[in-house]
Formats: sequence, structure tokens, C-alpha cells
Amino acid sequence: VGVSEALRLFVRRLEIRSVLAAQERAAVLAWPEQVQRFRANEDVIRLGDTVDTVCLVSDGILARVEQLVNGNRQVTALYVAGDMADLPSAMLPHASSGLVALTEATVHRIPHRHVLASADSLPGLARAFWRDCVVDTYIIAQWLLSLGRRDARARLAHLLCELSCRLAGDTRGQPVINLNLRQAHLADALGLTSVHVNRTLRVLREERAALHVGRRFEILDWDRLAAIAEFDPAYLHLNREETAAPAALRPE
Amino acid sequence: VGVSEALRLFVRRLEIRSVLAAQERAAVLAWPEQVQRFRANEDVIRLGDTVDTVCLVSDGILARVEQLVNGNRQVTALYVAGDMADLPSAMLPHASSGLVALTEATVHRIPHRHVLASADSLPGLARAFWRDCVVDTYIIAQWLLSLGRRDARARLAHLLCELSCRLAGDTRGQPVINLNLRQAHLADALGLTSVHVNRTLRVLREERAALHVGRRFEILDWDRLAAIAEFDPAYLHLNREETAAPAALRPE
DNA sequence: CGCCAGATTGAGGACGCTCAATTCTGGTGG
DNA sequence: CCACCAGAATTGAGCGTCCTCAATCTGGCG
Repeated sequence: VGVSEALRLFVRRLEIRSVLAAQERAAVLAWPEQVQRFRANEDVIRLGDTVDTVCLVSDGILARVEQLVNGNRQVTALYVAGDMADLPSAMLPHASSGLVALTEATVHRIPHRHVLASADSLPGLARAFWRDCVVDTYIIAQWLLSLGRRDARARLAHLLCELSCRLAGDTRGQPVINLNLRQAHLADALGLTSVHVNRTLRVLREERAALHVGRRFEILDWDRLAAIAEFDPAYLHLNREETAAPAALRPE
Repeated sequence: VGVSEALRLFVRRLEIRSVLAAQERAAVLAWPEQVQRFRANEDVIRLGDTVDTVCLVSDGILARVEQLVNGNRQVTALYVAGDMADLPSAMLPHASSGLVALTEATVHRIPHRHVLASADSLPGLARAFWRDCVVDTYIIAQWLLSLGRRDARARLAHLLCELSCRLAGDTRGQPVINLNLRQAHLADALGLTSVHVNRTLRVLREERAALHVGRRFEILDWDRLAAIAEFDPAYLHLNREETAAPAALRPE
């Protein structure tokens, strides 16, 4: 029987940060799922919804969105292919923020009860999920540092570095970020206006660090961009060595 | 044998958001701990440290701190009595941010191996820890919304509302925030300068919403302050009803 | 070829920052 | 009990970054 490509990708993602036993891998790959397509700007989860599934992104890009009454939006997380967009909802099913498809996207829905059953019966998986949620927290903490203390140029550079690394799954990012993101989307994530994102991209282009052409972003000089951003990929925990220690503690 | 008051407080905190079985409660209360005192501004965990204990705060206030090379600080989380300040470190023991005592503080250190052993053998506890980390993420997401889209006045109002609720353990906060916090500490958390925090406090004082006297903050008009902040305490998950659903799914 | 969303550019204004001077507070020692 | 001191709070003046509100330009698509 065919196992979904999306689940395989998800398992590969988990294994970047956690050591999984064969049994644990098999449990995840056996999850049932329901595939949904979303158009750009379509809501995946509306604020206040109570959900009973998690959303595995297999294509496109989703954003967690918070909003003020004046309509000002703030994106608090971006999810790309292979990310479990709302694993936290398995713990707290009442959505305290919305989930939106920024581009056309394919989402695989997996019922909470299967995720929870796997976590309860296989402590190694429970840790892997917990660990992934912790990394999400580290990512948001870095965004908070950006919004609080970096100027627009460094903020933008940092986000580009982060996305590049997450897509590559490596501490040195890939040179092309092909996510079909608009400048307005970056603005929502960076706490800026799209006008200022545009001006800031021009600065990065003029110093030959990165540029935006068509619907992709290209990193021209990784070292320069990382220097501007003061980017240190350690917080993404993309190499397993640092997380090896707790695995050694796991019960045999 | 005497069980530490700090652990009792921590269990009570867990039980705000999770339903614990007697066995689970007992496991936590049996954890060994080592008490440490810190002075104001003393590091609890330095950036880059590899830790093998978690820090339960029993007195005072700790902050998770990120820093840029120019010395600009951003506080990404505040921990008060009863909070497990770095539960995430149980998953990723290599600290990607520092932990600092903002005031004199008492910390109870509990070895990771006891926390992990409890989580592995009692799935309900694993969920409780995971759930608490998820709430931490929601809190940071709200801070991100503040830094990205709220002006200084709303940002400050929101933080005061949040601290007030967290201290009270209730969705309507307590009127006095007695944490011995300086204006500079608020500035570090809000992405502002202490000068501007001061001016902003004056505004809130003039509109009779909140004020800072001596070493405490006083909320004069909760409704007004919450309106300024657009504060909705749902994200703190301080009432158990919303989290009851997943508990019902737990294996008997 | 016309249309439209998104990108780009300009001009002016506001919010928060920097740098400094001054006042206030509470803790200390005489 | 009071004088003193250090750290914190408060206030002022000037400036810079980013915002607002437009107008114009561009590229992809029908």
C-alpha cells in the first residue's frame, strides 16, 4: 500500500532533530490522512475554531496569523513543505490564532487521536513532537529579537537566512527561496509595511546580498547576508549532534 | 518527609491546564531538587551552556534573554514563581539563549533525567509538559504581535495585563504587580528604551489606567487597560474547560 | 492590446530613539 | 535622626527610521 510522500517528508524532518526507532517511524507512516487543497489567502483554520486534526503541509506555504481590530496583521510563524503546521493544536485544540494559506497549498489532515495515541504509546515519539514544538518556540523567540532590536535591513536579512536554511535543512542555506511569497507577506511577518520591505530589498540588492525577482528570492552572498542579520543557525537545530544527548537517555 | 513548596506550586500550575492522575502528581512531587539563590542581574544559564537540569522558579523573576553584538537586549520570556523556566531544555539541553535573574531569585534545580523518566513512564505528564511548552509559544506569539503591530502604549498595557493574569492565575488579573521590576526591564521585554517606557507609563497614569510606584505596578482600571491593549486572556489558557477535551481522550 | 495585482518611487509626518541634564528614592553610615 | 550617595526615574531637545498616502510603473494573463 502506498504511503504518502508527505508523511515520509515529515518523518525525515523529525529525524533531523530526534532519533526514531523503526517502530516509531512505522507508527507515523501508518497515520491516516485526508488531503485538502487551498487557494492563496484562504483560511485553513479560523481564529476560535476547535480543531481535531493537525495540518501537515506538503506543498505551498502556510502562516500563523494574529490580528488587531484595526486590521493590522502579524504573521507569527511560517510553515513550508514537511512542517506540521499546528502540532500544538493536538495539545490545545481551541485555536488562539488563525492559519492561512499564503499561496496555493496542499495540506494533509491527520486526526489528533492518532497523533496522541502514537505519542502515548511511544515515548520516543512524544519527545520528538515535544521537541519540534520547542524548536518552533526558539524560532519565534528569534523573530521577537528581530522585531524588538533589529532594524528593517537586518530583520529582512535574518528572515531570508532562516527560510533558506529551513528549506535546505542545513545550517548553510540554499541560494534560492522559491516560495512565491509577495513583499506584503514578508511585511506581515517582519512587522513592517510592504512599502518599507520594498525599499529595504533595494538596499540588500544594492549591496549585492540578496534580491527579489519574479516570485523568488535569491541570496547573492550568503556570508554578507548572514553578517547583516547576525544569523546563527544553531537555534534551528538542523544538525542532530546537539540533540544526541537526550536520545542517549531514552529507555531501551 | 517534607515536599518542597515550590513543587506543590508547580503541580498546581500544571493542573490549571491539564488533568493529572494521583500517580502523576506523586511522581512530580517526588522529584529531587537543589535550591539555588541568585542576585539581581546574575546569570542562571549562560548562552551556549549545556544544562542537565530544569529551573523551577520559586521566588523572584527570571528572564530569557537574547542579545545582539551591539549589546541590545531582548527579553523573550518572563518567568515568575511556579513557572518551570526552561522546561524546553529537557528537550534541547544546549542553551540557545540565556536565562537571567532580573531580581533576587530562588531557583529549584531538577535533573533532566527525572523529568524525562516521569514523562516517559506517564503519558499524561508528557502531555502536561508538552502542553505547557505550547502555552509558552502562544505567549511569545502574543509578544510578537505586540512588537510588530502595537504601539508603545498598547504594548505596555498588554504586558501589564498578561503579568497580572499570570500572577493571579485568572483571566481577570490582580490589581497589583509586585515583581520589583525596573522600567529598564520592561523596556528589554517590550523592544523599547527605558526612556520611552517612562513616557508611556506617564500616559497610562494620566488616563488613570495603570501606574508605577515604588517597586510595584498598580492597575487602576482593568477594563480600560485591557481595552487599550486589546487584551484577550484566552491565549494563556488559565481556565481548564478549554483544555478538557484532550484530557478526555487520554487512555484510562 | 488592455487589464490588474503587485512592485516601485516620492513627499511629508509621526513615533520612538539618542544624548543629556535633573530630580527622586531608598538604603547607608555618621 | 539626618546627611549622603548611587541607582533609578523623569524630563527636554533634536533626530532618524519607518509609516502614510499617493502616483506611477511593470509583468503576466485573458
